[in-house]
Amino acid sequence: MEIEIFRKFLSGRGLKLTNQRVAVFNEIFAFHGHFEPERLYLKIKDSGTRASRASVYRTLNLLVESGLVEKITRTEKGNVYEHTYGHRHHDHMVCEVCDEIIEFYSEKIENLQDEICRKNNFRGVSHTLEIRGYCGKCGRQR
Amino acid sequence: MEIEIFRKFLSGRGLKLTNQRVAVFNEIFAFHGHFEPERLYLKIKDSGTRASRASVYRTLNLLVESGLVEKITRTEKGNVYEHTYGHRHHDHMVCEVCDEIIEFYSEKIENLQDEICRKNNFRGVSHTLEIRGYCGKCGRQR
DNA sequence: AGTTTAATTGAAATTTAATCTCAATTTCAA
DNA sequence: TTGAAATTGAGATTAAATTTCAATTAAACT
Repeated sequence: MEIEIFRKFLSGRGLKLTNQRVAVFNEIFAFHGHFEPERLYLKIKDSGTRASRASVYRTLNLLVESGLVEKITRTEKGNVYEHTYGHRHHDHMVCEVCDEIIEFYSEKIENLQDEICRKNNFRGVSHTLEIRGYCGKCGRQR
Repeated sequence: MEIEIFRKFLSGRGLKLTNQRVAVFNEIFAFHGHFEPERLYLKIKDSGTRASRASVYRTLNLLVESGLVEKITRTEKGNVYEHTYGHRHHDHMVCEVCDEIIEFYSEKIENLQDEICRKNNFRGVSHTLEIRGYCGKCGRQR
């Protein structure tokens, strides 16, 4: 169970697994996809559990540090996260017309990035590659 | 002159080329590299010109719309911009500790992206590739 | 050159995501 | 069960960016 990883991470730091942290964890892992902190907070609230915004934000940061959750991108409306446990990393193509998101993965691009990091004495931890343009359907209509 | 492009962009929209807009423009194009709105505001202030923060932010947005300036990344301390006129496209590595930005360009990665777009029947228009991690200096200190 | 009209400006207020404060509460190891 | 240390929540705070609106300014037109 993924929660065991979180529990270990916490105890390794002398931190405690509280009800609020469990609630945040469960809500994140019950869902598959991207989410924003505010929506997460509201979902937890709807589910009946009591967890303040402060706790949601604090737990989110812990989950990122533990590696179970990733900060995907920063938009003008705030950060976007997704849980990463058991999911292979991927990148996105976004259609500027219909907002369709196509996921893709390229081993070759990953390797080239590693190579570039090495060359620049940079330790890459994460990356975002987003290609914007027109999907097949929308491109045809122009 | 680049300012002519800006002037045309403005008049095409029924907007005016004011002293403040010229000041913002000049400060940005006098410099080569990345900048944050607040530092830009302070530099303009130091140069003796009078332009409020509001005007700096407003002009910055116009310059982005005109294509002369690009918003290259969002850090927790705010947005980072660079002027793009006459610069070849490149991507960025951002240090999560000190926010240092390293530019890089890879023909191979560009080509692989084109290939992936073709495979997915997607017409790519632009892309952002940002690698986040630790620069040489900050990586060593951990 | 002067007039007109709509755009622009600046100072301060506002917005919004995210963090911080601190007294009260909860966890968990002993 | 107890007690030290971590955690919580409500509200305050922070900081980047935007908005408001009365006063000012650019520039098109006489």
